[in-house]
Amino acid sequence: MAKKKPASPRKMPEQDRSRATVDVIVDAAARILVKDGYDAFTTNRVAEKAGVSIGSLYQYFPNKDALLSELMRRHTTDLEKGIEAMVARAADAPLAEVIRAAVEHNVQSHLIDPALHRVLSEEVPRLGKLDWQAAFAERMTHRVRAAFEARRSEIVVPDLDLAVYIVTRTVETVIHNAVTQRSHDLKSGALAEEVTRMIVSFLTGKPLAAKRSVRAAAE
Amino acid sequence: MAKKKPASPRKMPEQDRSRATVDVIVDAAARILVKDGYDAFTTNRVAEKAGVSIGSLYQYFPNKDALLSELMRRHTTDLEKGIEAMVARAADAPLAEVIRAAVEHNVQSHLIDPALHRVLSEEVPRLGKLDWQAAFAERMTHRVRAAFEARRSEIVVPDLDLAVYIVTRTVETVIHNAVTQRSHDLKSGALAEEVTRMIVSFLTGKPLAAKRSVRAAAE
Amino acid sequence: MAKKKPASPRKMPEQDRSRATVDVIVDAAARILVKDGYDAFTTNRVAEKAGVSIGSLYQYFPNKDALLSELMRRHTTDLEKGIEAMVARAADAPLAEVIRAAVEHNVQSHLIDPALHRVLSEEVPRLGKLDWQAAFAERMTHRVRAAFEARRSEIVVPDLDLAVYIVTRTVETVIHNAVTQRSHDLKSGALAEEVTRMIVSFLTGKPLAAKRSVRAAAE
Amino acid sequence: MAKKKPASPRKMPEQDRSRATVDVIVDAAARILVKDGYDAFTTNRVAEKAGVSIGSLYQYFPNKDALLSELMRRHTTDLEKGIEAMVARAADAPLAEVIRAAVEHNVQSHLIDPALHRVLSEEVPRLGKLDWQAAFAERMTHRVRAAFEARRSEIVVPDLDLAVYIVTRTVETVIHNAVTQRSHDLKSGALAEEVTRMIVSFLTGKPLAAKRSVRAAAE
DNA sequence: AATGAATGAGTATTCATTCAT
DNA sequence: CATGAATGAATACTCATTCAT
Repeated sequence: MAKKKPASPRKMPEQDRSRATVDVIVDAAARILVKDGYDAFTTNRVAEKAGVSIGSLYQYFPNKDALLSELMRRHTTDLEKGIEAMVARAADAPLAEVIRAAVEHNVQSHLIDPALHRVLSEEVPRLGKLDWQAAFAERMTHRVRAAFEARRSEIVVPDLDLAVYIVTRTVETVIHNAVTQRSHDLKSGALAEEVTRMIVSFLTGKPLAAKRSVRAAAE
Repeated sequence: MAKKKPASPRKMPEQDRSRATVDVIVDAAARILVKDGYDAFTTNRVAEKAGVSIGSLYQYFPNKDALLSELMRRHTTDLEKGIEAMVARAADAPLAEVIRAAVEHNVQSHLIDPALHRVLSEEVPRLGKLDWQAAFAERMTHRVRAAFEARRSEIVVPDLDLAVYIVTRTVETVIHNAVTQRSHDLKSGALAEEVTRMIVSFLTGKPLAAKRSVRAAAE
Repeated sequence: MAKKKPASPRKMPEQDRSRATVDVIVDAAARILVKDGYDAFTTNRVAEKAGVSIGSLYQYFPNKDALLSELMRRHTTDLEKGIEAMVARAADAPLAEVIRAAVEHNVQSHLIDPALHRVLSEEVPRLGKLDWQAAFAERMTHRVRAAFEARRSEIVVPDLDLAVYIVTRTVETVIHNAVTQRSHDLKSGALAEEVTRMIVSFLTGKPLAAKRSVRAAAE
Repeated sequence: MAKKKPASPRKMPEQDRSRATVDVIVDAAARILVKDGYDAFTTNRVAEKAGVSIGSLYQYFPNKDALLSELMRRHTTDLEKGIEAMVARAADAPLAEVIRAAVEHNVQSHLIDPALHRVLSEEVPRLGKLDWQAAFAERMTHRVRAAFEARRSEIVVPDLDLAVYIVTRTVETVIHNAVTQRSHDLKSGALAEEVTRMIVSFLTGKPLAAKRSVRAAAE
């Protein structure tokens, strides 16, 4: 049951050629995953598609999982890109605004490479769930917790950890699934709007005035 | 990307002996999945663990997926057990109460065989995601939609479909993940409480008076 | 390399019910072979198609080869039906006429159940070639040899055994293959005509006047 | 009933080592077929006998049939070796001589690797019959037809296609079977002699003077 | 470093045959 | 006699990984 191999790039590519090779391999891996699914994701196939020998692949990745890990690392790096800026910007904003910004940022993230995101989240077995999503989630959790603590007085939920857990889970999954099942609402902003409302009223105990909703417009 | 095989029991067991064999196989399958994960879930291993020959396994299940399907079918049947009664009972109850009942029922469901539930949801590839969860989710969606429509006037969310989507996703995932990550809050009822609050205030636009929370008690 | 099992019906069916069961099994076997080919010819499938249990099949046939053998025996019996009469009738006829009669009889035989004949000859492995065709061929060879010996003086081929061999091989294969590849010529009689001519002139050293040929008609 | 798999070598061996491996595999395949028959012809057994891993076998042959195909291709290539020269040499010769040359060439072909030839023709199912023999036969048919057309005036058979069919079938099968059943006559030339006589008199309608026969010598 | 030939344990699945009921 | 549940050796084929060149 225990996992066998660690999983990190075997060596820091020090030369440009090495870096180029690594890139070419990771790109091929992503292309195969997106185009043909996890079943077609074999090391030999990746090497072939990348135009390098299987030996070269193993020069840079000690095993299959390491390659997958690197691919995930890059993807999450993309996802998190801009989040620091967002956090900084919202430093002193009221809770509702922070939540809105966070939700919208999350939505943006999910529009980066939805196909890859889907495969990584749904088709790739165990490793994905455990190592990748866990690490990503952890970082998110920390940030969200800090933000909540800074606004503790506005929050009615007694157990802050629980609040953080519920909010992060909710935002992540609702948006994630919406990529494939509610892409229209995702793009229109309707989903972000409602989710934000839900989170804010959950945290503050006060309803957030509906913003773009038909009902609101009618009043 | 489409799968080829159908996946239903090969033959209806006609004798008691057959039925017992089928059970013993499905049980072994569940045990292996829970104990050793999907990677260890091989037909030969299942047969061995079940104490039957590999031939017997294939007598009743035309292929591996069929066995997995049956396992899932049994599990979801367990999950849905009692839901009809719950629905009937809550027929005329106010929205908040219906939500609370539904959430609590969902929590109960996830306490039935959490380990199996986790493997089935997270480790099992494709088939699981698509066929099983989809069908289960669909049934849930229908029920929830009906309940919402019956109380349309209380609900402030303009797009009812979107509301259904958000609510079902949220309840399902938050609780599902809590099984492994927040089992204490799941058992104590704290999670159900907060999630219910969140859903209700989201739907009605009015905060639900906090019930068992420390803060509420203090006021 | 050696063959494992003998292959003959396990017991003489003494009761009508037994005979009926045997028939039903053999028929199912033939149907499967013709319809789905040798690959689909499995004992379980035969039993199922025959509407009897696999156990019953093994009651009457000790193994798969025995069933195949019986099927072949019946088929060759059909093939040879009428040959005795033909031989008797041609007892005192001149060589050319005997040949013609034999060829035409062979053609008739091959029109009895051509599909079954084809599968039996082409798809069924080893056993068929060795046991069945060998025995059939042997009986044929004997008859033909007797006929040739009775007309030794008309035959110019020095080695009578060789002549018998060539003639039987030729007639059998040319006609057999014609079933699938020259069915028109087989039915029209053109093939029989030419083959007869070929054999007769080979044996007697004298050309047989062409009979129905266009060329002959034109002269 | 149609077969699914294509069947050609998976990759062109680029290094000498590869070529050697392919050869060693094909040789082992031939040896097993000849020595133990088609039933013993399993991919694992071939790999073992060849002294390579099963993986190596599949590196060069995508499936079992591909290996069989390559084996057949090599065998027929051997069979056809020298036929072009023969054809060229006999370009302007009289019909009788062409036939004699062709028959004798066919005899020679069948003495190349008779045991392999027998297994390939008789034991190997479907694929063998259809793909291999068919292609071989087709090439033969074309050549024979061309030769006949060039000498149309000498031939009395009205339907040339039928003549070609009868002649090719006869020569092929009579000789083929003689490998195992009449090897003496095959080597002595007696069979070739008689078959030639038969064909020539069939085509021309005139008896060919017996050549080496005892009877002829006595007159 | 790069190559790609080689490896072989492991996987799903089939099917002739047995035997308890 | 009949049933059909049970058997398990055997088979084709995959793919992550190694290592000689």
